[in-house]
Amino acid sequence: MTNDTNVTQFTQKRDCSLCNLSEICLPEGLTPDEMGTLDSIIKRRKPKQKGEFIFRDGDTFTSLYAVRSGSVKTFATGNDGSTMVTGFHLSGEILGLEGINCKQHVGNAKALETTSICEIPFNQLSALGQDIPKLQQQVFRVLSNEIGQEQQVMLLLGKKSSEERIASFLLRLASRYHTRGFAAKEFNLSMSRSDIANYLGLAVETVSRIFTRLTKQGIVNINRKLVMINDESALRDIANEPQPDTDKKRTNS
Amino acid sequence: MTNDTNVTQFTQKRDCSLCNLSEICLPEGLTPDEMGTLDSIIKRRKPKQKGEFIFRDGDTFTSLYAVRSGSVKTFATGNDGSTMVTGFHLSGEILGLEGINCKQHVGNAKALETTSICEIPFNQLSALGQDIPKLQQQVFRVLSNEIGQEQQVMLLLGKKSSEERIASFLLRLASRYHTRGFAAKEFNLSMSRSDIANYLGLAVETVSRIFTRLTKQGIVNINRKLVMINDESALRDIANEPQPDTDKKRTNS
DNA sequence: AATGTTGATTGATCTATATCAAATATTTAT
DNA sequence: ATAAATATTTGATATAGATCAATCAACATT
Repeated sequence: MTNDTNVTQFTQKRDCSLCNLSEICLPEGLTPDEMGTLDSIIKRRKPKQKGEFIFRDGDTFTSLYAVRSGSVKTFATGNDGSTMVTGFHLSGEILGLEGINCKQHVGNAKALETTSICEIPFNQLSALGQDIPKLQQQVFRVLSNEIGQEQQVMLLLGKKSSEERIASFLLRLASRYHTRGFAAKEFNLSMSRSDIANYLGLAVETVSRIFTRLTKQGIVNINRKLVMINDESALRDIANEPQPDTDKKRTNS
Repeated sequence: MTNDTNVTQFTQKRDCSLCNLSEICLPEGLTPDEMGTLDSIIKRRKPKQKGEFIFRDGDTFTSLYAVRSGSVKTFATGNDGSTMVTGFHLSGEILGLEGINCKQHVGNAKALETTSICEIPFNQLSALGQDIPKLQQQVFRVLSNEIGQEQQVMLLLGKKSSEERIASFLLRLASRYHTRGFAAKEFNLSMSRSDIANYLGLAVETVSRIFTRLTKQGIVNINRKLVMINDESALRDIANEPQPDTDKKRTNS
């Protein structure tokens, strides 16, 4: 269970009153008034330290969580004790959607670094959705988006080679580091190699090997936690993903 | 695009006025009145023949689809022309949730056999959700459930051996054939071996081999399309899934 | 600074599963 | 019914990536 009940006890980052929610949930525009109402139900929490849990498997589901800064991993614990990373969540992303269905969280969420989190009580959000159709639509959209994201990962796990997986992973991460505008050319891996390996269904050694290989080829530059993407186009080729220019060409060779 | 605009042109199965929706969406109970309103927005369609599309990648998203009888596969078409099965949908299940987010379907859905489908215009459903909180909650729940399901598949694809995948697949299928009550001991595989292989991230040959192996071991009996599960417990062992009695034992060896 | 601990890299094998190839079986078309 | 096309099974071989093992680098503790 989350053990901090002290809300708004710190003052930093107050500026962003919507906890980055505006970036995820509200692009289609609510009135300032509606924004205010939404804002009023969102709780700021004391930042989580590296390794701290946001929620645990089996916790009663009450809220969604929005990552303001930092990053989070979600993972399931198999019946045989094994742990399996199901996702990484960066600044501006939403957490805990799996819990809506069964009223308790299925899976754990843990901070990968010092991480600022907002809590959005789901009952209140849902009630608010009754009054503000736009908001309800946005919540639907966030859920649907998650489904789409996961299908992408299924594809990745089901049919892609280890190299393709790593390339996809890096590209996706880069694009998520700059949601708006362009993908980051340089960013930090907040998660360990073994987290990455686990998430991608690979062995740590394989991840490491491919990181060094791609670095030697000059396509990226991965040093410890720092990733720099030198040749995005080449990386996309490896990932078998279309070039952003080649956009919607479908019926080609 | 779906090309049949003739609604309610046939009379069979009229009895089930909610298109099985009651099983998925409404266990928590709406008033008969609310049920009626919901019913009024649902459109019955002419049954789809084997191979017919329910929707295609890129189609504008207008509706969710509920499978009344028969079965459907959903699949994505990669930029390289490859096709990847993302799911199977049996009677009583809902289709098209991925479309909510981007207003167009991402992926295709095709009938695996003669299949009866209901169409639920999403705008109307969403509007109805504004008035009926219970309904809105249920839609949230369906979406969240889909997320949970997909995480299960991610686990399967990421960490399980071919034998574990097949065993899991069969168990899940069996349990879905009898949503209420017990899992079916016997059922029909409406999808081809290669669909199964594709879905599970395996080669057709591997699927075939494991089917025959499991049959020789007497655990199941798979003949052509007919599956009979003789030893569910053994199958669960192979799948590394907890026995239904061993229910929620977590802190054991 | 020295020492221990944990995480990352690199190399050497081994194996599960893909791939290739061919034989049956089943469905569809003529 | 017969033939052609397609799907499934079975066997032989190849290989991507896991596993095992050792070293190396980073960080924490005394």
